Amino acid sequence: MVTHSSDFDLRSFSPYLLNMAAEQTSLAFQPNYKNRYGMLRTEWRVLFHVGRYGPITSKGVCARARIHKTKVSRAVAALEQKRFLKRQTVEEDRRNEMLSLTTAGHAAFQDLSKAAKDFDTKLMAEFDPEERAVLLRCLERLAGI
Amino acid sequence: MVTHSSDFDLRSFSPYLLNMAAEQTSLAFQPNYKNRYGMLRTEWRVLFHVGRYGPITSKGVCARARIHKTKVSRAVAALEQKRFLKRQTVEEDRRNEMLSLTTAGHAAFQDLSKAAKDFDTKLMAEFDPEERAVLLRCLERLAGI
DNA sequence: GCGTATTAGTTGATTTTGTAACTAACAAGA
DNA sequence: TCTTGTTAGTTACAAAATCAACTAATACGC
Repeated sequence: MVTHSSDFDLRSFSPYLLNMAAEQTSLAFQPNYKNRYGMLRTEWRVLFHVGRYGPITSKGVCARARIHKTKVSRAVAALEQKRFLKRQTVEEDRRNEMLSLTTAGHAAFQDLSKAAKDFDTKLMAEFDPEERAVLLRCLERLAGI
Repeated sequence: MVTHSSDFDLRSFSPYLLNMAAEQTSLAFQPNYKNRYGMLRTEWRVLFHVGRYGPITSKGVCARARIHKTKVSRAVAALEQKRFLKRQTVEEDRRNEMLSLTTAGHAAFQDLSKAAKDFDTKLMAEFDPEERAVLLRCLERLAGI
């Protein structure tokens, strides 16, 4: 019997599976930041990084979150406009801007962090501890973290 | 000690990890269909489904690949224009169009399937068989397959 | 048969992303 | 100090995704 490419199933192609899983879970979490705070995904990710690691520069967010600087720039502008975040130019080097959360931003950060934690717990409850450990380790490796 | 949300790290948030891993691996595979055949990701996915499960309708591709009909419609038009795919109206129900690959399309499909297979093998070589099995099972479940 | 509802697929308008070029601030050597 | 180079961040324009409205063909109840 000759093996030909039709034997190959996309369902076993990991980038495809990863995309499906990522899309599915992201979509399921989306209402939390979208409906309740009117944020986009990039905005929530930036908010998170500023809340968790701030005060931090845009460049710092880029590096940590691995988001391109143009996307971060726009997300910062949007978050600023929504009064979740404020910036302050660093006087020693006026090219840098320190980002930090406003009171409202911090509240959203706390709320969304909790939602994320809960969401993740629920998601991972489907698997037993060893599976979970393997999954996370594999994902970290594939993500290049 | 009080536990507060700052303890939460995005690196342990699975949707985030999944996105990073998906983005990373997809980007790494992209040159195969982009540079060599000038396809976009959706086009390659549609080509694959038509090659693997065709002749099939656009709607069939939507269902199998879980891609929205507008994206499929545009990908089909692009693949047709690039002479990788042809369509034929079904006379019994003229709303349906059966999609199938041209000779060039089939060649690209074979080639890309092999590339995908190889890519996946290399990617999965980093893990041992048990890990791989767990990873795939978890991903399938998360993807809702 | 006739009006209404569905279905397959397309198109157009809006939003979002990606790419590249740009500005402003600083650094460092001649 | 003047040129050249580098860095942080923004903006402009092109490519792509999303959403809603649309056309054409069929089905179904009357």
